[in-house]
Amino acid sequence: MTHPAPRLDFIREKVAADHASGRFGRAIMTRFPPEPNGFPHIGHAKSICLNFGIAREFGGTVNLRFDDTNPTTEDIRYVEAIKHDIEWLGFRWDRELYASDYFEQLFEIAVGLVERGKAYVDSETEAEIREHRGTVTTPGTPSRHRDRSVAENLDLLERMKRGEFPDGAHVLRAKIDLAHPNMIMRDPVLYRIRHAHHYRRGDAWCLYPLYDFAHGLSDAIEGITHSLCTLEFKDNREIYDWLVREAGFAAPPEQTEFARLELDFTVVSKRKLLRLVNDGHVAGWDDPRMPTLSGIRRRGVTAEAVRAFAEGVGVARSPARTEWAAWEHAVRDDLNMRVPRVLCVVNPLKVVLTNYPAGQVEQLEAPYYPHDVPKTGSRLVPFSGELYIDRDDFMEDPPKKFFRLAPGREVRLRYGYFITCDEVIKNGSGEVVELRCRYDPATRGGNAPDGRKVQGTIHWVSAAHALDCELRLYDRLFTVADPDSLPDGQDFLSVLNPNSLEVVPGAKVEPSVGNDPAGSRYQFERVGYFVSDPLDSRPNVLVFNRTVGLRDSWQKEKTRSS
RNA sequence: UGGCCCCUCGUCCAACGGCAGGACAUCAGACUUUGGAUCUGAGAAUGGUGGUUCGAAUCCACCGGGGCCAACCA
Repeated sequence: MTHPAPRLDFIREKVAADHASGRFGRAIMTRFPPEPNGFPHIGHAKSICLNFGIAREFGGTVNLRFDDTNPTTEDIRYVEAIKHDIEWLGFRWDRELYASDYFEQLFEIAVGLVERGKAYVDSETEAEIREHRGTVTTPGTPSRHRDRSVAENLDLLERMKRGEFPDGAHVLRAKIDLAHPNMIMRDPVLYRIRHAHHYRRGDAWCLYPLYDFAHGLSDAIEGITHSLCTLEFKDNREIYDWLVREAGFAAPPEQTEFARLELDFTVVSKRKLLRLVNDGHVAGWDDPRMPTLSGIRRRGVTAEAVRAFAEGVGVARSPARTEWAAWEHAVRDDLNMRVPRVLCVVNPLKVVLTNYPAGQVEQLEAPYYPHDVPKTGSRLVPFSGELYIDRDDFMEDPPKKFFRLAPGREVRLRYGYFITCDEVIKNGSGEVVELRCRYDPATRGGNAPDGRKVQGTIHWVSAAHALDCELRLYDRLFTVADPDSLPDGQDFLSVLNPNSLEVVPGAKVEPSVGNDPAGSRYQFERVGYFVSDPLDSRPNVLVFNRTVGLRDSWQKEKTRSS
């Protein structure tokens, strides 16, 4: 029995070739290198799946390395969140490492560079350095300190490390080429002085390496074989290669770039996500509208769905955004096979069954799963002469294709009886407040002995038995597909969706869910997938988050005809 | 504007000089005690112009479009 060869993406092809040829002389080793300055989001999930997946597939290992080189923006809180989210996603790392643990080794490499005339201490101001770097069309000009002697550079570097100078007094720069067409190569800054407390190294250092210096060298120190990153680091590869070569690493890691994951109607820039949190546009990093893994999780999405989505999007080199529908499909596809169906009425409309025996209550057996989901189980749902149905399921003057309840129409109550609407009761302002209906006792369970059919089946709850609950109906956070590219510098906050959260305080859910633990997932039949809020939902204060609505061809029909 | 990268159905990804395929989306139908799910079918693409070649989505050139780079961020 042979399996069709899985189609490899361009990165896996490369890894497979290197693995087969033994190019590195060591096992495949990848790494996931987050900076602990924010919560991981759906874009990180793609990178995590790639790096951890490749290590697993090729019998290699994967390092979780925090690129913690900027103490002023980083926090231990974020490293905990990152670790938690990776585990939640279903991956585990072989080694937990920190770039800050390499500070001593990195510094020795810097000293070596200085000794060989490949780096120098620059004492120009930040503004001067920027100005002297030139522009993309004009070459830069050398700093007046560029030709300091090795001895002077060494002395200065050592004193920088000892803390003799204030922030910004000096930096260490690589000595490459101020006229280089790649701006990254115009004598990049390697170290800056920061008298700041590091959450890991305390006050041991006041000299911190920059990304370009720390990242590639950290990869090389660890023996990484394949260093995978996103497209915007393409230009940085040149300094990466320059540094590992200068540092003398044999069989150094190879950097390969791929397009990051971007999703319609959301943003994945940590800067923007931080702003949403800090400015209070969302309730926090784990707000269910956020594309963070913690937000997605609280929204009710499973790790399996996130992985399926990340894998489904693919790995390529062309910058791309994925449609929202692809995301919703991954979420529904997973939940469909996983969660029990229960009944919940969003906007209750009272229905009185005029011919139902007064005071009678029946317990109707209702399966948790439909015929096409291979799971079993059922519960009893109370039925009585006073019910609630959803307001959307009744129209006084229905259009032709409306299959639900209307005056004189008969519908099936899911798992219950056929009912026919006889009378519509309105209040003083003409608003429908109650329906008087007749039920057919012969249709118990939902089938008519005489074989007659009904067009529609609607959900319902027994008024006396239903539990009150709050529904949080989440929708996309932005009103436009690409909040990252707005006309003439318009701020992304201006396209926030004001209706991204609708709180429905008075919904009615069947009593069977009353004691389920917080975090339980359901499909509310004909409405959508919901999860009881892990933080706010309690037995007598039920709160449900809408993970995603059901596909709705009636909605489609309505918009088509209007 | 200098350098680099990218461009295949509406969207995302394949096809690696030899029949342009899959997924999502869309449309039509079947089935249905969820207007859900499932099943069947359909429509839908190689940015443009030249060149190389028996043969080009694939190689080359130019044009067009998009992206990244001028933090002591990553």
